[in-house]
Amino acid sequence: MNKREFKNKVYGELARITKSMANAHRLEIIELLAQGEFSVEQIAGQTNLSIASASQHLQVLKVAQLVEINRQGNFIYYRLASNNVFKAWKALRDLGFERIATIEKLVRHFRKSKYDFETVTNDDLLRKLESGNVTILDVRSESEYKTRHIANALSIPIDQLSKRLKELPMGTEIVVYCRGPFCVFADDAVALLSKAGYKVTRLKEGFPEWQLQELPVEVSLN
Amino acid sequence: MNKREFKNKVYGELARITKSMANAHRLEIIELLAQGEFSVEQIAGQTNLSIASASQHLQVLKVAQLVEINRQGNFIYYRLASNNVFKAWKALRDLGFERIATIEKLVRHFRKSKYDFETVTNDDLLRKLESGNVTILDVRSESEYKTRHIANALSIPIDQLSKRLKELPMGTEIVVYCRGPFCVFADDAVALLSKAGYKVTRLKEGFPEWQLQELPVEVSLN
DNA sequence: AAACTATTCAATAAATTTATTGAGTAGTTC
DNA sequence: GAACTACTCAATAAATTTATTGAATAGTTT
Repeated sequence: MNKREFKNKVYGELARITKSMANAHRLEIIELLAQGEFSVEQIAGQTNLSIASASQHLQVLKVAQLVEINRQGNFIYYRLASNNVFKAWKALRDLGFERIATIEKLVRHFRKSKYDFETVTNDDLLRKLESGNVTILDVRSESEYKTRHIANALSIPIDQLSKRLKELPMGTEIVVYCRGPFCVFADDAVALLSKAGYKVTRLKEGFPEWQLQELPVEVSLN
Repeated sequence: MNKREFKNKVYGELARITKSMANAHRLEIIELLAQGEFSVEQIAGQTNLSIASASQHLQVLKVAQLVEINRQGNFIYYRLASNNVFKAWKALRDLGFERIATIEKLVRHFRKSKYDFETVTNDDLLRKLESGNVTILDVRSESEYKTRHIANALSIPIDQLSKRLKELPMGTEIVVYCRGPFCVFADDAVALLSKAGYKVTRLKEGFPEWQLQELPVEVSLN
């Protein structure tokens, strides 16, 4: 094997793995799976894909070894095969945010159109925690919260929030988070809580990014 | 714009930028440009592409805003548009190394077949530097060295190494580096110097990775 | 301005990727 | 074991990506 053959093979393999990520639906699936395990049906539902189409995309990711499965009866649960998959997705996302003005505009415009507010970085939240008097609110689904969440966060899934406002302490500032920077659950929560009179902001990114930075997390097993 | 439209647009943009990287030749070009600026002709030469083909791949990267140009007379020099491009490439490369056993096998096999030796990480090298008595050798081209190199490194391009051995101090350990983990110049240098009786190892990765870690670098302007 | 150089563009055919449809399969429930 | 559930597979057509070829363009030299 000469140098050129060696390079062709190495870059070829790396292109293969990159291609397996290079699709809008698959990127969305990867971001979803960063929260934990999901069945094909759940993945299809969350991403507005047909079952067959979701399954095919999952096969692509499986062949590339970016996801692994866990069969439980009829259901097959998919999860990311490693932390490096999320890291690669995050690197691409950061690159996109920086290089493609459209993306930041879209995000800002979509948020502004619902409610005009600031976001809080992980470091901001840590500082607020030190000075006390802040409530962290996880508005993802109960099962995502149970799998893993930011230490000391309360759990109220977004679709129950309007009916469970009394669970939130009125005196403190509230910081809401959900799946990541594109997750609109947190935006909806900020709009709702803000109208209800709370002092509230959203975390800029989401749970997976918090965890990646090795900041304190908790597990609630049942 | 509803949530689904928003997500489709955002993930669509991110998929566009990912697709622009999802090709063996373009990944190789990105790794090359991590060293500095190169003309189309140079890029084509380094990557074994025809001029037209290299140009077309560069257009893809340019449209995606991953590279920028610098025209000098007839020549057009390409460079990475931002550090985040290299970071994304590195994240994909690390992912590939971890998930695709083939890649590590290829790299190890290719090295072993030439000469059997260990590699040194950036941290290893820093420790060696503290305890003194180590010579750092840059075997990239002179222009790459001049653009930027590891602080205190000597420069002997690989194609001149056999004739310029006397420039290397005999008593010390030598650590060779080049463009990155797949760059075979450093392997060739280790083989050559080892045969000549030097105590020599190669840096595991290369110059761009050293720089990304914000370790000491130098510039030699002419 | 004619000749030249470095690069880009346009056109093509071959290969790959994609969504959709409906059939097939592994496991569970009755 | 028949009916059911969750998922995968196979086949297809449409769309996209790729390498190659040769013409076109922008800038330089004579």
